[in-house]
Formats: sequence, C-alpha cells, structure tokens
Amino acid sequence: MTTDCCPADLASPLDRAGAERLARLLKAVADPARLQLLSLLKASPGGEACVCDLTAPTGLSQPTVSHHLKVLAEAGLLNREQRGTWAWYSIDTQRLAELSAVLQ
Amino acid sequence: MTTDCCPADLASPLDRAGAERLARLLKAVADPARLQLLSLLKASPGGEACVCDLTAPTGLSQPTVSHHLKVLAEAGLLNREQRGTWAWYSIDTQRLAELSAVLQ
DNA sequence: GCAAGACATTGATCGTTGTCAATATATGTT
DNA sequence: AACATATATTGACAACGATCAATGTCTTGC
Repeated sequence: MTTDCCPADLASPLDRAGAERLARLLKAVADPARLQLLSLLKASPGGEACVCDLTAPTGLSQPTVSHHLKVLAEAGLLNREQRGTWAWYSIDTQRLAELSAVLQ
Repeated sequence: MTTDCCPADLASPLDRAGAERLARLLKAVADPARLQLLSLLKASPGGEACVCDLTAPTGLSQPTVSHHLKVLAEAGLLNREQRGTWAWYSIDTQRLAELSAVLQ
C-alpha cells in the first residue's frame, strides 16, 4: 500500500503522479554537486557541517552551495538547524534509506 | 575501494569525477517516464516487454518511449534483445541494486 | 546603533533535456 | 520486389536547471 509518508517503489505499479513524486526526490540526488555535499556531510564529525565548511571542498560559490543545500532540504533529505550566525546541515538518514529502498 | 565496475557510494569521499559518474546514473532514473517504464518492465511477465507494449500505458509517443529506453539502456540499467521486428527490454536487476546501494 | 560576518535571495545566462512530427531503417510477409 | 509493421534517428522547440555576481537579511560583537 502506498501512503503519503513514503515514496512509492518500483515493485508496485506506478501511475504518472507517483512517478513524478518519486522523480522529484531522485532529481534532488541526481546532481554531482549535491552528491558531493551528501558525501561531505556523511564524512563530517557528527554528520553535520555549516555552509562555510562546504564551499572550499566543492569549489563552488557560497550562493550555489546554499542553493543545493536548500534543494536537498526541501526534498526532506537534509535537516537544517540555525546556531547563531551559522546554519548547520545534516543528513536525514531515514529518508535517504527510504529513497534507496525504492529502487530495489 | 572504488573500482570501475561499480558506482562509488556516499560513504567513501566523493571527488568531482566520481560524483559526476554517479549523477549520470541517477539522472537516468530521475525521470517520471523512465520510472514508469521500469515499473512496467518489473510488472511484465518474464520481466520484459517490447516497445509497442509500453507506449499505451505511459501515454507517450513511440519515439519518446524509444528515447527513454535508450537512456536507461546506455546507463546499463536495461538489456536490449532484438527478436524479429521487436525489441525486447528487460531490467538489469544487479545494476539497479548496485545503484540502490549507493545511497545507503 | 553600527560594522562585520554568515547565509539566503534575486536576476541573468547558458547548457541540458523531454517531447513530438517527420523521416529513416530494419524485419517479416506475400 | 513491394508492402506492412516495429523501432530508431533527426530536427526543432519549450521548459528546466546549474551557476555566479550582486544584493538582501539576520545575528553577533563592539
């Protein structure tokens, strides 16, 4: 049964609406910059990092990094926490695991 | 260790080149039409179908379906077999499983 | 309150891509 | 050989998206 909480998977027949929802999620991950950001977050101590720590290793401008983090956060794959001037991002491992399971 | 056979995963640090390779694979899947095609193939008897069986359920033109199948095949996610006039496509379940594992 | 620093938003540009109509190619049939 | 059918390719167009420079917003420290 397909509920609103989880993305539908390939095993159950996928109508156009379900396919578009799933595609939106996968598109969030299907970008080299965002994959690198996820990898960097996964390798960071505590599994979290602020924007200023992510610009240098990716070689991207600060606005571009912010943009990608927003895309991932809006897809529900990242959590954002404001701490003073800094914005700390971390991976929502459950959501990412759910997305992974979809392709099985 | 990252070899050429398998996509790198998020656990190991991802350089730009690795991220682009992985993104190309994920982009192949991150499309509603292609997700529907994968779902239809998975639900088909024998796990395979010809192009003519895939146009009606997707509501897409024949050239568009052929295009999407080619994208998936070039990503290594589909196998193509010519039988007379028909082209039969089937999912390469191992490749798809590898791609799924990448996000863990 | 003001200056500085961290992050977000806006606007613009340019390459990419999903789609279809038209056409081409290939295979089987008579 | 001629024809019908299945699939692939080409060309064109519109929509989308990644990127950056410039600017805006918010928080902290003086």
